[in-house]
Amino acid sequence: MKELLRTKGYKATPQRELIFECFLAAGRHITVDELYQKVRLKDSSVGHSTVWRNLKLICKLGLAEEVNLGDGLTRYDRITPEPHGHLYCLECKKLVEFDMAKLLPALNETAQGSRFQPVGFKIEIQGYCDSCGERLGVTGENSYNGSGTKNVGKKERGKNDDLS
Amino acid sequence: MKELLRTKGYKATPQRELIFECFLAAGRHITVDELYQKVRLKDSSVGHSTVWRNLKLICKLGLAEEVNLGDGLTRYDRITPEPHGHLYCLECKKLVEFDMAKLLPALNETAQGSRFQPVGFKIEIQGYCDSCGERLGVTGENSYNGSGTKNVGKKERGKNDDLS
DNA sequence: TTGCAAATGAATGTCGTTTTCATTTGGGCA
DNA sequence: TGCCCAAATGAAAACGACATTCATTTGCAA
Ligand SMILES: [Mn+2]
Ligand SMILES: [Mn+2]
Ligand SMILES: [Zn+2]
Ligand SMILES: [Zn+2]
Repeated sequence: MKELLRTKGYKATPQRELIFECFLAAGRHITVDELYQKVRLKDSSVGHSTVWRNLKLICKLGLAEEVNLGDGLTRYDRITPEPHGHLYCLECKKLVEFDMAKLLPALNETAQGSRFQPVGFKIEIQGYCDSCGERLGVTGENSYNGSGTKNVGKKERGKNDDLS
Repeated sequence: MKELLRTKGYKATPQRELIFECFLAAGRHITVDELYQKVRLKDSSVGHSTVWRNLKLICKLGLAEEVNLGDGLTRYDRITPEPHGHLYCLECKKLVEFDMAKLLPALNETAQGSRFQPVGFKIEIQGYCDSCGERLGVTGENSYNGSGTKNVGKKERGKNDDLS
């Protein structure tokens, strides 16, 4: 790690090393605050902005990327050897990954059909996981949805005055 | 429109009718502020929060849905008869839609493979549009990308102190 | 060692979203 | 047609995540 940092021209500070270490050890889709908490278990003097900045650096170094599930929180996802998409359970908020290799040909074709030169693909499938679907009795045909999704699962900041 | 509103139990106020009208007349992917501006051309007394609340209502009524391109702005997209995905040009920020019907079988299969009951799909292809790709000399194989995308195009609020 | 650009951390700024609350008003009803 | 009141409105404020500022510290090349 020290290596990578120095060869890329960044200083290997103890805070930075700790943050990188905690990030790599943590699960996927971690938020700034979640990582901040983890880091502080090891060194409570590390600042929030340092964690934020280093998470940005981790992305810049190609080790992670930001993910937006539309819930108002930016999550940082470790880059995987193969591109993957996300399955998001609307009930329990569980996030499962899936390999999107099989979909790539069709996606590239789609892009070319619109004369677009694709660089990245983001696929999110919202629905219900096994247990939630069963518990809620979600049988089959729920589907359909305008542009293909709904921005459900937003963190519910509070109530709407009206339109409850 | 008055009909729909009343049958659903909502009052048909002039502001509400104007907002609905402007939204339906406007292009896709409009932001609260953009719609607010359009509305004020017709009635400058309408408040910002009223536009915001009615946009939420429009979604609740199933006429639109929120779209997050990861640029920190929520856009409201008219629901289309067939689900569609988005092609997003990283250079000029142009947003083009594509019919995702052809991809649905593979997507449903993917979901079932993880025992998920799909409800909605969100597909975003980031890359370069025809003209930008040409101008920038983006030939072909750029691709690959961890979970399938990058959160590029964020509105660049300023610079980063470091990690410029 | 020394010098200095890079990095850090606390505080502060930014800005889109959401709520509060006093006031107005749509529309069911007498 | 007037009344009444829950729903709706609008201005202002609250909220909260992201981002920056700046004084101070520190990695590390020379
Ligand atoms: Mn769209
Ligand atoms: Mn992931
Ligand atoms: Zn679930
Ligand atoms: Zn373009």
